[in-house]
Amino acid sequence: MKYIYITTPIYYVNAKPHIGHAYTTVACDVFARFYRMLGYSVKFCTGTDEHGKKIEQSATQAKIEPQKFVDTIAQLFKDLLPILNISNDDFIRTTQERHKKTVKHFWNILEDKGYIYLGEYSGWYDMRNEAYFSEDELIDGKSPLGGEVQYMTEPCYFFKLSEFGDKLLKFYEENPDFIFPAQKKNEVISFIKQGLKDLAVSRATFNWGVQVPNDLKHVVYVWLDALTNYLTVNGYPDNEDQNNDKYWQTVHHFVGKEIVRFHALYWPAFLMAAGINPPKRIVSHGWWLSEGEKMSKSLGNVQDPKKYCELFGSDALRYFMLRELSFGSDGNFSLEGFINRHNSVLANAYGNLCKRTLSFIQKHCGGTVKRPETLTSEDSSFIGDVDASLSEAIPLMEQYAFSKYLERIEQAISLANQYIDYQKPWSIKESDPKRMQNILFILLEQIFKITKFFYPIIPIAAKKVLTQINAPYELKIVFGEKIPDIVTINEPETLFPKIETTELEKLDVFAND
RNA sequence: GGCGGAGUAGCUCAGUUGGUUAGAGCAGCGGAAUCAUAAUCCGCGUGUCGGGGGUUCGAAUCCCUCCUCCGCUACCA
Repeated sequence: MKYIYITTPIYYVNAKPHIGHAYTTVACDVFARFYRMLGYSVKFCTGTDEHGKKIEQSATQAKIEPQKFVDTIAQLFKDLLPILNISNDDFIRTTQERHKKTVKHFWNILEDKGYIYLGEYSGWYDMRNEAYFSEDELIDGKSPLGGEVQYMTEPCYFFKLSEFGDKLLKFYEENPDFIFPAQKKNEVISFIKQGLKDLAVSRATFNWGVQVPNDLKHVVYVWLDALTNYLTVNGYPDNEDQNNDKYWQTVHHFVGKEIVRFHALYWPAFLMAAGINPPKRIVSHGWWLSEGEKMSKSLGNVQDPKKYCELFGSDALRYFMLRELSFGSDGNFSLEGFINRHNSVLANAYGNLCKRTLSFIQKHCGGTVKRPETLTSEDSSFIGDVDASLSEAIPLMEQYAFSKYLERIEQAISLANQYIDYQKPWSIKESDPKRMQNILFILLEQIFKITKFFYPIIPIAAKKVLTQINAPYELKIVFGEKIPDIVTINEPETLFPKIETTELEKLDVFAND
C-alpha cells in the first residue's frame, strides 16, 4: 500500500471564506481523489486557525466570548466543504484540545533540546495589524500596513532559528523538489542567505492562544501554533515516531504563495529542532484576480465560490479553477471566462459527447451494445490515441499541472467526437446495424475511461455518467480496464446545461449578501 | 537598492540541450453533417516572438543593453 498525506493551510477565521480558500481546498481535493484512484491510502485534511490578538479583539468588539466568535466563523469554513464537494478526512481547529496538547508537547521538546529561550522583543508595533516593524520600515510614522504604531518592548520566548540557515540550505539542496514551483525556492534561499534571526514564538500581551507550558503569562505565538496542526492531525504526540509514519513521509502541504516562507523555512526548522523529518513537499499556488483586478469589496468584484456553486454546480467551479490558470501562477477569474470554458468543454464537448452517444444507443440499439468481435484499423487507432492521451495525463497531475492534465482529457474527448463524426453510425442504421452498434460500443468504452480520469475534477457528473453507462465500476484507474462485453445503459441525462449568455443579467454573481 | 520572474496570433497561453514554412484552445470567417445540449466535424492565422545590438551557416531559444509589468527582501495570516 502506498500512502500520501495532503493538507490545506488552516484558514484564519478573521473573515469569511473567499475564492482563494476555495481554490486551495479544491486543488487538494482533486489531488486527493486522484491518488485514491491510483490506489493510495490518502489522508487529506483542512481546518481553521483560531488564535491570536486579532481574534481576541474582534470578539471583544462584538461583545462575545472568543470561543463563540471563532465557532461562528469556523462553521462558515466547514459549511463550504460540502458545497465544493470536498472529500477531506479531518477538519482541525486550533482551539481543539487535541491540538493544544500537541502544541504543548512540541514546545516542551523544543525547550528541552535548548532551542527556546526567554528574551525580549521590541519594535514599532502596529496594533491593528498585530505586527512589529523596524524603524526603517515605517512610512510617515505609520506601519507599512497603514496602522498607527507605538514603540513597545515585551518579554517573549524565542526559537533559535538563526542556527538553522546552513541546515536548511543543505536540506533544499538534497531535496531539490521540496518547494514547488522552483521560483519560490529561490526566494526562500535568498531570504536565508541574508542571515536568519531568531524568531519570537510567544506573546504575553494577550491571552487567546495555547498556554506556554510552565509560564502562564505567555501564549504560543502564530506559527508554532498554526503549523503544528499538521502534526496534530497525524496523531502526534501519541503517534510519536513520525519519522517512521507512513503518512508523514509523504506529506504535501498546499499553500498560497503568501505563506510559502513559513512552510518552507520555519516549519522545517521547527521540525528539525524537534528531531522530526521535514515535510516532503511544499506546493505553492498563485492568486486569483477578478475581472483583471484585485478583488475588493469596494470594487464590487469579489467572486463568491458559494454563488458559483449554487448557480452552476460545484463541478463547473472546480473545473474552471483548475483549468483556467497554470498552477503556481496568478490568473484571472471572470464570469465570461467561466461561461466560455463551461460551455465549450463541459457542455459542448464532454456533456454532448456523452449525451449523443447514450441517446443513440437508447434509440437505435435498444439500449444495449455488445463488444465487437473484430476491430477496424480506425477503431484501433482511435482507442490507441485515447489511451495515449490519458496515460500522458498521469505524470502531469503528479507535477501539479492540473491544467495540462485537463488538456489531455479534452484531447481524448475531441478524439471521440472526431471518431463518431467520421464513422457516422447514423448513416448505416439500415445498411449495417452490426457495424453501427460496434461503433457505439467502442465509443462507450472510451467515454468510460475518459470519465474516470475526469472524476477527480468533476466527481458529481462523472458518477452520473458511470451510472448511465451502467457498467460496474470502482473509482480506480486501471490500465486496460474494460466495460462488460454486453452493456445495457440507463436513461441518458444532460450533464451540464449550456449557460445562455442572454440570461447573464439574471446571474447575480457579484451581489453582496 | 539587492535577488528572481514575465513580456509570443483579437483573448488565454504552450514552446530553451539554437535548425525544416513559430504552435494550441477560445473568439471570428467559410463549408460538411444532422446521432446530440443549433451541439459536432473539416478548412482558413503575412504574428516586427517587448526595442536595439551581437555570436552563429542558422535564434523566440545563447550574450550585451534598454523599456514595461510583477514577486521576494522576517515575525498580519
